[in-house]
Amino acid sequence: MANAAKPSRPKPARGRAGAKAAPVARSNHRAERAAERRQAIIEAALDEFITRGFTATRLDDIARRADVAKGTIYLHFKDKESMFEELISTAIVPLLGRLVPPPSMSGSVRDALEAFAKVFIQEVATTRRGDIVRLVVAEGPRFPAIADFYYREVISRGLAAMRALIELAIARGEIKQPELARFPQIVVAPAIIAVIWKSLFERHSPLDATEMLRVHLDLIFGERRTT
Amino acid sequence: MANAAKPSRPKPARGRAGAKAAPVARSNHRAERAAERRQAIIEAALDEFITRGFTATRLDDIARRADVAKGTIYLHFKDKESMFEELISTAIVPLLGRLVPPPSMSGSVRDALEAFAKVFIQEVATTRRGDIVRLVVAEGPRFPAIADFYYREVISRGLAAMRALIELAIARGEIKQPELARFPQIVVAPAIIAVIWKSLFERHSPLDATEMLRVHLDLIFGERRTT
Amino acid sequence: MANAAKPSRPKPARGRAGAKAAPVARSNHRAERAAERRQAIIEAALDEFITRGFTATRLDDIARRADVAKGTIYLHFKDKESMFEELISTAIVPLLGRLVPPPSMSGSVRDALEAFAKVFIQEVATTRRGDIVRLVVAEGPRFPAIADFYYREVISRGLAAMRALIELAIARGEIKQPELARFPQIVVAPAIIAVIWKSLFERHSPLDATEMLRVHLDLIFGERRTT
Amino acid sequence: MANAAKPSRPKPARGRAGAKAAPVARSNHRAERAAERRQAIIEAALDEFITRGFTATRLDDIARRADVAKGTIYLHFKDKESMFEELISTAIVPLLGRLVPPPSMSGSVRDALEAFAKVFIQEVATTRRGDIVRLVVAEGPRFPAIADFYYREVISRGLAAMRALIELAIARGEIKQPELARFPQIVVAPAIIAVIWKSLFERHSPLDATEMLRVHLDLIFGERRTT
DNA sequence: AATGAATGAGCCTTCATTCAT
DNA sequence: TATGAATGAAGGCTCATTCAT
Repeated sequence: MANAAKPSRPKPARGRAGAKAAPVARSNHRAERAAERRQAIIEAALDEFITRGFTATRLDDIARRADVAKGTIYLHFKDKESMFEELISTAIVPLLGRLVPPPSMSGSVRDALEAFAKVFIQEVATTRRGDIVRLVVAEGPRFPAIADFYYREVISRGLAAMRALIELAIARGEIKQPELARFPQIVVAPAIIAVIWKSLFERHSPLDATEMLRVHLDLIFGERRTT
Repeated sequence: MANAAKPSRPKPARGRAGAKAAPVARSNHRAERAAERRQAIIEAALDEFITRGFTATRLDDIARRADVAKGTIYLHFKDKESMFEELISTAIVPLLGRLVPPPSMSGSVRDALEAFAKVFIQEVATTRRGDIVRLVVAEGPRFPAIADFYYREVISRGLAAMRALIELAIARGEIKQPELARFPQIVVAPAIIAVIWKSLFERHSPLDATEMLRVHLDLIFGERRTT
Repeated sequence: MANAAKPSRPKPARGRAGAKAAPVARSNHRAERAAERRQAIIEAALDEFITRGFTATRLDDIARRADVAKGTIYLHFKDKESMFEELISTAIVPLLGRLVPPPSMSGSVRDALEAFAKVFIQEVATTRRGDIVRLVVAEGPRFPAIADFYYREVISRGLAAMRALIELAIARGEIKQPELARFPQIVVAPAIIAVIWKSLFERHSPLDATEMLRVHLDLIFGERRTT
Repeated sequence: MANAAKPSRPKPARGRAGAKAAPVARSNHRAERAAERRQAIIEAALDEFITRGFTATRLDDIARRADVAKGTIYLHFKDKESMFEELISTAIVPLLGRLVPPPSMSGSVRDALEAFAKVFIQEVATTRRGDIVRLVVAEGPRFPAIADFYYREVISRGLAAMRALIELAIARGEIKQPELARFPQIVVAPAIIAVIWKSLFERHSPLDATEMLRVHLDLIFGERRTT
């Protein structure tokens, strides 16, 4: 019995065939290795999504870039869509705490915003996170979950904190224009523009984001500072 | 996050049900009819590209929306890619003249910028053209030709005109901060932000773009105006 | 503009590449050709489904067997599942009229059943239709729509007609056992068994279905007929 | 037809939630534990194969249902195919002895067949074994080894025994129709039909198999018995 | 010029099988 | 012995592009 006539289809020798190049680190435990793989997938996927956008990104490329098999991706993510959403969400979150300064700080509001600008340029505008901002703008309308998440976790919080800062500055007399508190977007706008500029036009005309943000703060605070 | 709304394709469900409706106007010449078809394709394609982005847009949908056969598209455009590039370019050009105010105008610069803001909100921020801005941000990195075109035809011209305005305002004493001329982006930033906001967050929190731009101009010109 | 930098991915020259072997019949109209193709797909799909069952059948194989491209199948059927259901349903229907004899016939009931048996053996047991019966048995539980359809269109109708015949035969005195009318399945059972036998065991031990059905009718009608 | 119930996979949702429950009996020897596992795999695999058929069954589901790891299956079976064949064979064998009554029995043949029918309904038609019959019908053509095995071990033996019974009945005058001995299939047919009916149509129209088999025996033995 | 049926390469996802632990 | 993470070859389905009509 055992060795029955094959149901006609030639079996193409499934399973691991060619054993990747010898594993680099030999000492890790299973869990560590898995975490490393997951991280590699996340990095690779972010890069691909940033480069091509959601639809044009191929899981094949992600797998190749992460140096894992295509199936491995599905051990970590349900499908392409949830991977995208999860990635886009989690990529910004760890940064939130650092970007929003505690509203009850000792120094001047201007100093706080200078610090914010510095962190933003260092951690967002000049890194892959900036491209993620662009990606959110690009894919947001087709991924309501992403737009929702961003509004809830990033935008509304960020603007609320910014508004609190502005109101503090108004109360202290640092800012003369009380209506600014109604549109904290105005304070953030150049920072966002800087991020988009870097993605699209930097090679046509480099932008000194630090200077631009300083000039913008000068405008808001009505003074002139030199770098 | 997990359970995101699928970016599923709604069936366009367009008018024409069965047989092609008898040609409306029989008097047109061949060339006119062709031009009409081409225009229909352009409109349809723009809508689809805006809704789905380049890769996710299907020529089938464009054809259905334009009420032409799929093959007809190829009588007017080489392929999907060149259609996209051509579209994105031509869609903005007719607007350029109106947006850039003549630098040698009689009234105050502030008035000129108020006028600019008004036109921008009416013609860009609240229309499909605003979505095209977002589309450029979304697809620019993958379509260097588009980024190039935009930088050359829109951005550099627009910023140059804006810089000229700023310098004029500085010379006239309307603007106190001479460094602003180095970064005309600052003046435009809230307008761009308004466009992006409308696409992504309008339903979470409506933005009064007119007011925001007025407050921004108040900031720049150091005065307070009421609507 | 037109000739933009490719978005990096090499385009693999889509569309019809190798033009099938010269079309056999050149004179057909489009609709005819389409109908032919559809028929070819149906034939091929039936063969494949019969040979492998639903899950193990590959659309690739169906396409190859039908000599069409894989995509062509989707011009005629929504997906594999609906193709399967549609096929299985429609394959038997055209035969129903011939299998169910009009209950008000002139000759004896035995003659009617002999005729039924003859048609059944010629048109079902020894043709692909017999395999479809087996396929229904095989896949029915996983395709409720198919079991439903078969019960409604084939089984209930067939058994009702059979019951009518039995009752007629009882009334006429041809059949002595009145309880038989409660279980028309008994009359049909050997015919079904014949079909299954041919699929599974014919090569182990050929079955003379005609003889078997005659003996069965002898049993039911209590007489002995010779072939 | 169109809108068929998807043969979607219900999540098995089995007991064991997290960590492996502490071994119930600690006294077993290694070999016993292994035999238990093997038995669990067999039970689970049978259930899955019956529910989905060979190709659509996933080893993952078998493993989960058997509460073993996927790899463990391969310690007991060479691959999916041999597991299937081995299962199907061994599942019926233990039943064979009970189904075939000793040909030299004291009572009437009719009594023997009544007893057979009773056992068949109790042990086959209304249990998982009945589904195995359907499984053999379904997968037999693609697994010649299974068809072979069944013909050799079940069909030919069963029919031979049945033929012996019939001949005995003829010799004793219990059965009047000598030709019945040529087609013992006729005697078994309604039993098989009952099994198939239960799988496919029971919910459309319940079948009283016991009654049907009694009526059938009445037909064969030319008498009328009441339940 | 216009059509739309046909094509087939490509992509997401699944799952039998392997093997390091 | 048992595990289950990892693999990668399919397979169902899509859609840009072609071309006979």
